[in-house]
Amino acid sequence: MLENTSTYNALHPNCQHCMLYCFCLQAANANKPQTLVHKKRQLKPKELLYSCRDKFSNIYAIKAGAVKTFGIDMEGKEHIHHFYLAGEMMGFEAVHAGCYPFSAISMSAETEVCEIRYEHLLEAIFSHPDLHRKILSFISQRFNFGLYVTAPHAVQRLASFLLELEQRLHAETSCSEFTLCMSRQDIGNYLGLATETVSRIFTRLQRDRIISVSNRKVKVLALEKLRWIAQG
Amino acid sequence: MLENTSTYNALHPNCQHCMLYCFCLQAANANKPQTLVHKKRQLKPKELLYSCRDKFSNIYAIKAGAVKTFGIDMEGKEHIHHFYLAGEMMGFEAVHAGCYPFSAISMSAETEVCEIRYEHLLEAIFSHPDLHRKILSFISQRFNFGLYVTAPHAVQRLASFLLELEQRLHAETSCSEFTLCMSRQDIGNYLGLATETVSRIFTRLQRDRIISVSNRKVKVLALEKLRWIAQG
DNA sequence: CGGTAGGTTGATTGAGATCAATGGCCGTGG
DNA sequence: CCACGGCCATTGATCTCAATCAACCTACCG
Repeated sequence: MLENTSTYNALHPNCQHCMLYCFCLQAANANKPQTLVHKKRQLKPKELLYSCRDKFSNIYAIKAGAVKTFGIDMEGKEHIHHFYLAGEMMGFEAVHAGCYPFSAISMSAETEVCEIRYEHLLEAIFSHPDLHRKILSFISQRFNFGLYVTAPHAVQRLASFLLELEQRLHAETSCSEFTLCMSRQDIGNYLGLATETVSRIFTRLQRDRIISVSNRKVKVLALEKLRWIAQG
Repeated sequence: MLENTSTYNALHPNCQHCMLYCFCLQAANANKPQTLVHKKRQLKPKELLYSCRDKFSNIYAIKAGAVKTFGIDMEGKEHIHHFYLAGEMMGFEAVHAGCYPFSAISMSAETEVCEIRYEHLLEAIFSHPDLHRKILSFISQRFNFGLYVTAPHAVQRLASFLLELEQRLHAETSCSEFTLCMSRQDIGNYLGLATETVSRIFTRLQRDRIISVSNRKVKVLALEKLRWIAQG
């Protein structure tokens, strides 16, 4: 039970972008036992957070790293549902059915998540109207992600994807450089494109001096052009 | 102010599938002034419910008919975001930004919506824990809609779309017959397909005795086959 | 070292976009 | 009443973009 530590370090730098930061900080300052975060989990790359059809009981806040949710179709092929990045929360899509509709695995060496019992979260919401607004706001934002996956051209999808990623990674550095946390195959899968197509488009965008790519390092060289491409 | 009638007829047959039914019924029985539904609106086909970028203040419950949300791109082409059917609620995607990210128009001759102030809804949620669960559950369900729009083959997308529609129209008749509330163009737009492709696939599915189509009337003849196709 | 996973590049193929023409339906107006 | 135009749907012909198949390269790891 020591895991549910009463001295949860809400001041960890990775927490600063978390939606629950204020809440945790408040609890920590008041020396209240931490009731919201049930436990923290450190995940190795490709380590499963939960499986498709597991009974739903937890929401997870990604403290560091990244997590992807996916399902396996009848032919054994993977279908990616969403990527969750540091500072985001995941698990809400399981509320309705009472079980997780997808499996979730870590995509990074330093993934760390805070496990939050959904029931506790509901209680917390009742005593913290602010938290309620924040959570609804966050959920609302999710509806506006990935709207480009049906764009008519592959390059539009990829450009939009990169722009969204850059936003969500809230590039502290403002220099428009970031590291993809997923493989080309994952990107293609998410965007409804073949791996080879993703690779070719990266090459083309680089040739045209719109981005530079080296492995998973991406740098946006011409933001406006990229936006233009994303729009078609 | 008579619009905010205190004798809102919660017993209207169209209300029975509404998420807020119990809540409204309760309020009606207690002879409480109806605080949740701010006003009701009757919409003609193609009548605008709200415009993209309008300030967000209302959630809408679709009492009858159907509504689509869409945006217009730089070339003037329409991009459909979602279809909302009778019994569903819409507007949550605007919470985060504080304005509607899409325009919403009626798709049916008998569209009727209940306008609910978001602030009132938040208040109501606080006094009705049940309502809170229901709303989060509904929002959660939304995340599981439209997951098929990146399926590799057009026929998979359309099959999945039809299956989802049939579910959501909660076919009272269980005879798997329903009426599409949208044009072929809307379907194609939503699924990332050309109108002609949608039409051709309908024809093929009919030829193969999997569905029968006549204008916007669709009847599922071979549910299992359709499911099989949807999976690939 | 060799093995494997991830990534790139080229050649070929195919599904669906696009272009074009036609027919049905409906509301409008002569 | 019918004629007309607009919208929607269907069908055919052609073209194009991205999938597929295949080879190769690189980095990483036991």
